[in-house]
Amino acid sequence: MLNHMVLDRSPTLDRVFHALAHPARRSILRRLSDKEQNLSELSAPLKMSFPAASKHVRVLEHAGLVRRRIQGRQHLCRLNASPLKDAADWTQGFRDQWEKRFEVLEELLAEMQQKEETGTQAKSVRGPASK
Amino acid sequence: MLNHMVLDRSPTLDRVFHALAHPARRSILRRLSDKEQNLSELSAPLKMSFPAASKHVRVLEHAGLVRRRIQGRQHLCRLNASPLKDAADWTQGFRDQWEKRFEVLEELLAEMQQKEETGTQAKSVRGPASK
DNA sequence: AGATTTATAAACCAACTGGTTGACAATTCC
DNA sequence: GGAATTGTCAACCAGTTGGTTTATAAATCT
Repeated sequence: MLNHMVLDRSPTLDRVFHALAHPARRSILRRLSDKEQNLSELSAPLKMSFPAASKHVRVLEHAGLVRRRIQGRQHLCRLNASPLKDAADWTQGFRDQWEKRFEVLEELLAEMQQKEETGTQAKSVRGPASK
Repeated sequence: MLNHMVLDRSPTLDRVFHALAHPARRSILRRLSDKEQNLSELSAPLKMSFPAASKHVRVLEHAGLVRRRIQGRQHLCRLNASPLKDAADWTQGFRDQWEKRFEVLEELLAEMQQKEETGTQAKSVRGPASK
C-alpha cells in the first residue's frame, strides 16, 4: 500500500469520478474534445430536455472538466482535461494489479515446463496445483 | 471524435466510476491491493458503522471491483482490478488533450525561435500550424 | 452451553440525483 | 418593434445514496 489512506480523501477526485459516472456527461466530454460547443449543440444529441443537459454541463464544470465562456447569448464550453489526468493517475496506481494475471500465467507455465522436464516417472505428473 | 457516442453508454463504466467516486471506497480498494481482507478489517479504519462499510463493499462488488469468498464466518474480499483498467483506458483516451498544453508551448517556443533566426523579415515565417 | 466475533437484514432518515415543466431574461435576426 | 434563439431559474417529483440503529443468524472460542 504505497499511498496513505488520506490520499483517497480527495473532494476533487470525488467530483471527477462522479462526473464521469453518467453516460450523458461522458458523451459531452467526448464531443468537447473535438471543439468548443455551446449548450444547444451539446444538448441536441442527448435524449433529455435542455435544462437537464444544462445541469449535466454544470456538474462537469464543478468537477473542473469544463470551462465556459459567454459570448452574446451563447455559452461556449471547452474541455479542461487536467482533472482527467488526476483520475487517470489514480487508476494507473493499480496497473500492477490488473497486469498481475500475466505473472500468474507465467508462473503456471514455468511450473508446467518444470514438471514436463522431470517428466519420466508416472506418478505425480499432475498433482493438484501449487497450493 | 474517434469514439462514437454509443461507446459512452456503458453501464459497467457507470458503476465503476460511481464506485470510485467515494473516498471510503477508494480507501477500501487501496487496502485490498495489498492483501485479501475481511469486512471487519476493511471497516475498522473507516469512520462509519460496520453496516455502512459493508454497503460500500457491496457497491464495489456490483462494480466488479471486489470478489468475496466466504470462509467460516468471515467474508474475505479480494481486489479484481480489471474494471479499473477499463476506467483507465477510457480516461487515457483524453491523454492527448491534457498533453496538448505542451504542444501549444512547443509551438510557441518554435515560433519564437523561428522569428529570432530569420530575424529581419517579419512576414510569412510560419503559417498557422499543420491543420 | 454460553459468550464473542463476523456479518446480514430491515426500518428509517436526510440529502442528493436526474429528470420534468413552466416562466422568464437576454441577445440576435428580420 | 416583434419573433426566434439561447440559456437560467424555480418548483416539483420519484428514485437513489449514504448513513444510522436494532435485531438476528451463523461460526468460533472457552
